[in-house]
Amino acid sequence: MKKEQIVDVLETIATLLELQEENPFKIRAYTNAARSIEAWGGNLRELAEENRLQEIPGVGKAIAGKISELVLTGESTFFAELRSKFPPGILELFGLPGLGAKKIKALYEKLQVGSIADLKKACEMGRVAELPGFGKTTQDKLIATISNRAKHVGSFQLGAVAAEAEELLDDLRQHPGATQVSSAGSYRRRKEIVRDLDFIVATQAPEAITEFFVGHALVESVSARGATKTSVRLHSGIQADLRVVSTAEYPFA
DNA sequence: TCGACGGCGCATTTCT
DNA sequence: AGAAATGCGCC
DNA sequence: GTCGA
Repeated sequence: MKKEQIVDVLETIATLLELQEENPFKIRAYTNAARSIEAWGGNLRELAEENRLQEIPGVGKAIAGKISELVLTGESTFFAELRSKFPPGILELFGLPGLGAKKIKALYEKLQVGSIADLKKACEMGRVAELPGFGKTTQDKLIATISNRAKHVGSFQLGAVAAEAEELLDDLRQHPGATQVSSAGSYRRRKEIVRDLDFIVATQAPEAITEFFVGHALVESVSARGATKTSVRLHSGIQADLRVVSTAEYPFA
């Protein structure tokens, strides 16, 4: 697993620990470690193999162990278990202004709110205003925020997805079965806001390319898989479409 | 092995 | 009205 | 959880 992803896992761990009201210093320890690793130029895998992860400031025995597990296996038992205690969508809630760990915990425990969609429903039913610490003002504001936010759902700033797009492009080009690889759509046109990524690959081995694509490290989930077009969701949340065409018809795609 | 790890002020909202 | 809680930004 | 005394 790559450095950025590991940093992301550590940050997520910190967030989830907040939700279960862990020792604030422990929470900060994870945040610190994440920041520290981010700033670390070196190669994590090397460091892990030599058992020298603790040379990174803020990384001690416990976190070093989790990092090696992540580097080696791509998973962390601890993280998986922690994550399983909460619905996946609960992290979305931290993006809403005015909501922090305490409030989110209350929403989750008393109203089983586990996502922004859940929260919207709860607000519309007037349940949120019933909770201690919440009121009508808050409830209305949340509805407004969520509605406003919906306008931008599914769109991303170019800079936010460029790295993923380029990495995917590079890796596709590197695949022996791909004769031509290019991007299309709004990303190719470098529009400031992109809704999804489009890739076109010319190949004599469509099946292999598709397989490679859906199995790529950046891919979060596969939403549709067909002979000529495949759609996936990347870790950043953006949708990416892959079109595979025969080498002969590539110029027209 | 054991204590420290940042703290304060402001804004908003709710509680009493 | 004043106190308290929560979230947030700043030094 | 990590660091330093």
